[in-house]
Amino acid sequence: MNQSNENILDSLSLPFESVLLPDERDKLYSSTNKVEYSKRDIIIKQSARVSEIPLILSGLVKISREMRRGKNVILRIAQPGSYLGLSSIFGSDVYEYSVFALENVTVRFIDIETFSWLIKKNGLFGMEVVKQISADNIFNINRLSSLLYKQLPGRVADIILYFSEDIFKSETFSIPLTRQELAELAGTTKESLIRTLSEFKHDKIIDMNRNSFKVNSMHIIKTLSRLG
Amino acid sequence: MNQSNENILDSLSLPFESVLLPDERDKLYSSTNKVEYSKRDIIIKQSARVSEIPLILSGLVKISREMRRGKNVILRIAQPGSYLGLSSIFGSDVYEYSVFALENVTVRFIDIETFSWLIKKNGLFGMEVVKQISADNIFNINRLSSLLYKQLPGRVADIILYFSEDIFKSETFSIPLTRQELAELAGTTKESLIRTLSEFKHDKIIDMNRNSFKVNSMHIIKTLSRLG
DNA sequence: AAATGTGATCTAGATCACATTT
DNA sequence: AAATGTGATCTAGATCACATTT
Repeated sequence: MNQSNENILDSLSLPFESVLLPDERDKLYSSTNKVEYSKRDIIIKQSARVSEIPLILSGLVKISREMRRGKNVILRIAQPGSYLGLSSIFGSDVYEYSVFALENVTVRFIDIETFSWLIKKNGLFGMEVVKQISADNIFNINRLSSLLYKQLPGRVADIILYFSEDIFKSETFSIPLTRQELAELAGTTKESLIRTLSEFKHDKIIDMNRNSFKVNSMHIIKTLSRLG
Repeated sequence: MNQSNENILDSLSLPFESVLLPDERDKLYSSTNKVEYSKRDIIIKQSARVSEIPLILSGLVKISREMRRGKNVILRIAQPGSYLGLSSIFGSDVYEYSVFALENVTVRFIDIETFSWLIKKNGLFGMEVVKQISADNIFNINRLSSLLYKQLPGRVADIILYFSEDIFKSETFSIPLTRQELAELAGTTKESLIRTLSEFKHDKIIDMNRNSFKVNSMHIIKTLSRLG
């Protein structure tokens, strides 16, 4: 299953390639190379000089900002099919966050020079990049400002919604993160995250067993998320 | 002074126009119109359908996200010379935040259709837009994640640094915001903001008189910012 | 042994209720 | 009267110190 899944995703076309001319498309493909990672491997390291654009072909990754030793904020969980680190590449000269494999992950790396050349040469491609970075920016503003003003139950409801609606598109799912990582996604400590999840379970809002979750009352989760 | 200042800035070229051909430049200019605002006026309203790109020609504005009735986060203070709301325009179909005039402000509005057409037609223009949105994104990630994990003295030191280094480029400055707004910039309440500023004053780190500030020890402010 | 979980305690900053200043 | 500021009190969630589970 894992393999066939990887094969399907490996044959993914590069995002935005539909707006490219055949020779542009060939040039873009020829500037890429593919790497396999195992669970917990680091794919890109915050503060390293930017050199390539990673595109996840299969597997989930976490995008994490190291605030200081041992203190991290997980910005988002990324799925196959979108370019990562675009805003670091064009708005900085170092990666502004780290990317880690949460499971076995295949990554295609794209050369920055070729990518930049394409933005300048093909305006439709440039427009797609503009849209992608804009959507990333709005996602970040939304998530981080919610973390900033919502109380813990609202933030934990948010991450349950995030996995259920955005990542797994199901009310039953298994989260490939430790409790510590879930806490970094909710902007809290592991103890507080654990207590809040336990309360949700006690109140029958969710079922939870290790990393398996089931949302029993999506309505209550959404209310908690909304009220913050 | 105010008037001559406005005249200088009014003659600002549009950002990125240097990469445009003469006819592109003319088309861009012809799609704009200019509006004057007074202190406290709203320039763009969160959740309104996006229609134009505002470019501040003179004066300072606050970019503010309304989280719920009466609960706001100020994302940043914007100065003359950069396009606002780009990521809302290309990543959403409504403005993701409001923009208010902090003093008398002149704004040139640019038609979105013309702007989009230029991104697609002229790749160099597209690349400039990509760079601007990327830099905005990194700024937001930096600021919001700092608000998320730093303690209050570090956050207040951050906003003092922000005004001193980014906005006014001086150790003496007058902040055109109420204490409530400063609190929204620091992610706290007005009472806590006032107390923290009073402590800084008591400890002789800053001088403060109404809205006039002077940084006495930039070193301590930077240390507080760094230690968070 | 590393991750998960629990109970006791602490504390930064929010909230509340006013007084003072502009 | 709206903005600024102060003091008293409260509380959400952090921290600490372990026990339990995988």
